[in-house]
Amino acid sequence: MGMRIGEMARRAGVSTRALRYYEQHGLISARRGPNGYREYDESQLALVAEIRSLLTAGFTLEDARPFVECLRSGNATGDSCPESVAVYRRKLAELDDQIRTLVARRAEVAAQLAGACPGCTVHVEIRGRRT
Amino acid sequence: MGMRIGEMARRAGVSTRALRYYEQHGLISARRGPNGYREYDESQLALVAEIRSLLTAGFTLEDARPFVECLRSGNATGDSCPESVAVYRRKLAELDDQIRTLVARRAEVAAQLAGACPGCTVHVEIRGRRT
DNA sequence: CTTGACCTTGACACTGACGTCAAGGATTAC
DNA sequence: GTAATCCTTGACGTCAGTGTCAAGGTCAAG
Repeated sequence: MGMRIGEMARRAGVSTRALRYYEQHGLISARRGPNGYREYDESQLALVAEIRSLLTAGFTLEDARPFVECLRSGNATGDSCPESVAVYRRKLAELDDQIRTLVARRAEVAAQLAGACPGCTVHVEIRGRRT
Repeated sequence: MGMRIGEMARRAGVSTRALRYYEQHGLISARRGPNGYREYDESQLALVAEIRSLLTAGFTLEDARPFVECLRSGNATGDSCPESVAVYRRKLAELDDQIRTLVARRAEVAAQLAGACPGCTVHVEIRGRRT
């Protein structure tokens, strides 16, 4: 019932380095065997899965913390807690900000390009709209 | 006709550190006085202005290089050279990529939020379209 | 007994554009 | 003369999440 870090890493699809890093930042934990080796159980696997899912979705490790704590406190999903939902909302606002910034920046660059290279008309497709 | 780094920095609106950094990376240059002090003339001021403009627009220092060289070779604007235009195009493609990524990510986060918090409908305004 | 696979902690490398401090020389103002 | 300000180079810190190496302990198979 206890796996060591190598197996955990394989099963979770992450590096052992990543697991130690998550632990160092208090997101996961592990018992220690008499030899000092980390021993993990299945529950930690779910936590790591949650972390990976969030990281690949653009969240930071800090963002992942409330989700992990939500899972640890017995909830079925990491986003069953208000703190997690708050992170969703904050992230959504951040994304909207970033998108607005990039869209504005794109317009500027396109304008510069048009000015520097008349005839270099640029077309782009964003959500079914031609620009 | 020659100003030192402090005055140059004030006039260009950048730090002396930034000027040394640009020089270190070969983007600007300066004569040296007998005491070892850098001495700048007006032409360098234009280069720094170009660099700042590009950096604040989201370009990297490397991106700025062709623009600076374009100016140095006597052109009225930094984007009068094909290399600069190529950078514009590449940047445009990068921005489109990033925007697409962020928009997709936003949709995922919004979906998660909707699932985790029914009734938390989120509205956003992107270019006159309500979502 | 030895090889080899696994584990441990610690610590440097990376990316970019600087900020900031250190230690020292030059210049200017009074 | 001396304090204040300016200049020089060099080098570490920042942010994030690892990759990677170092130096060593542990353990099962042969």
